[in-house]
Amino acid sequence: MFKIINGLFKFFWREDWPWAVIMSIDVGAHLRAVRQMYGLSQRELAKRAGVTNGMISLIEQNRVSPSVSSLKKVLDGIPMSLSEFFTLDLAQAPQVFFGSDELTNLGSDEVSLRLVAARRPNRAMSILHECYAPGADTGEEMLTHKGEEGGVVVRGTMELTVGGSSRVLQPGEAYYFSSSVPHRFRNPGREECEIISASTPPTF
Amino acid sequence: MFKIINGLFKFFWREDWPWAVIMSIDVGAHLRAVRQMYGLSQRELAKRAGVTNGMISLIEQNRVSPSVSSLKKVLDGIPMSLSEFFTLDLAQAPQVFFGSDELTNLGSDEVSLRLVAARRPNRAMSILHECYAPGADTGEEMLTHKGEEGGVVVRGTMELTVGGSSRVLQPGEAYYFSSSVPHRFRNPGREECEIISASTPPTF
DNA sequence: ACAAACCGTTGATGATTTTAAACACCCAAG
DNA sequence: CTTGGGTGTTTAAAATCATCAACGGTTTGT
Repeated sequence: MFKIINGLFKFFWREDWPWAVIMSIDVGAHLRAVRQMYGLSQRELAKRAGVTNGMISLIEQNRVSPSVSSLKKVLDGIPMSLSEFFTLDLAQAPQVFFGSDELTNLGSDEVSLRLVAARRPNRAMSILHECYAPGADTGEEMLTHKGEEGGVVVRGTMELTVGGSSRVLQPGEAYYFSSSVPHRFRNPGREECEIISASTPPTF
Repeated sequence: MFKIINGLFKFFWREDWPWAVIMSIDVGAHLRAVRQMYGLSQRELAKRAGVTNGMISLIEQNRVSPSVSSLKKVLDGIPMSLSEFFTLDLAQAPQVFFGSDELTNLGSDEVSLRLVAARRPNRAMSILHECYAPGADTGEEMLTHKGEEGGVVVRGTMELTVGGSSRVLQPGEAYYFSSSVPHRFRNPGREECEIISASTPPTF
């Protein structure tokens, strides 16, 4: 039995009363897990956070969706930032990846991209081993996406243009920028250019 | 003129009525910036998100602190995740780093660590250029910290132990794991070992 | 100049959250 | 057994949020 209120599913679990808000991120379960991880009771956290214990109970049951300021107050009592709270992946199982078996090749003729740990779900980063043929170029229409990226040139040279600035990087040199700024990679040399890069959130 | 209500500062800006909630994260300004970055009007975003334009106006003025579910609805209209929203650092979006001038050396005799874009505040990742002398070892007491890390071996060989598993990585091979699992790096070879790694959230 | 269409803001009203104060349960100490 | 302190939960009342429908301002096209 459910009802749509406020654009979200709300489930009745008993006919006489309460319902639960279901979001893609389960704030309630998340908060409960974090609180218990820190060994705090609802009352203790409430006291630290300056809210009532009842409210924490209601939030953890998903009976209400707290305001951002309330959630912030609660998290301050842990303490944990909003960013950490929403970024934290609860079920992230300990998972290891070794070797070359999961290095997936993605690139074209001119650019070869090997993605580290390609099959790992919900990675926090993309780590790439990139090889650019001489003259290879990501194109004039510049790349733009969310997140941040950086890397180190291992071999060869790379001309990197970000926003207004442009520079030719030598082996051992590195770069880092916000990916939302339009950018372009070009191999200006006669040699192949090899780069190891990382980007977050994952692009691939 | 201000008053403390609900544990937050609320400023009166006219004696007859409205006030603003001030939080350490300025949700209002943040939302406005993000919305404009995507070239959306309040009404257009409201329509996509299934909320009223007035509400977006109030949120952007910090006249109200939206519930998490409301904020999620609004961000879905952009679209952007809650995690991204709170992680995004507005002030330092367009910032580029090139070259070798900001490669800070951190390591010891046996291990040299060069951190990319060391002076950039609030990085989302640490990218490191690491060199391990023959026999170098991060020690038996294993490393444990939050986040995820991965990397690629560029030169030499590296024995990596994560949890129960252990493996010697050759040049071109890579690794990726959750940093909370105890881990250890050791260079078993006679040659120096060079690695480029990334970790998030930043360890350095 | 005027209307039409857009923008962001506002006030009154209805809906939801938050509080304060119980309630029910469990466990250890007296 | 009873008391006191610890859980998490629930309720009605107070506070806050979200909506609807206006409002004033700017831009666009006729």
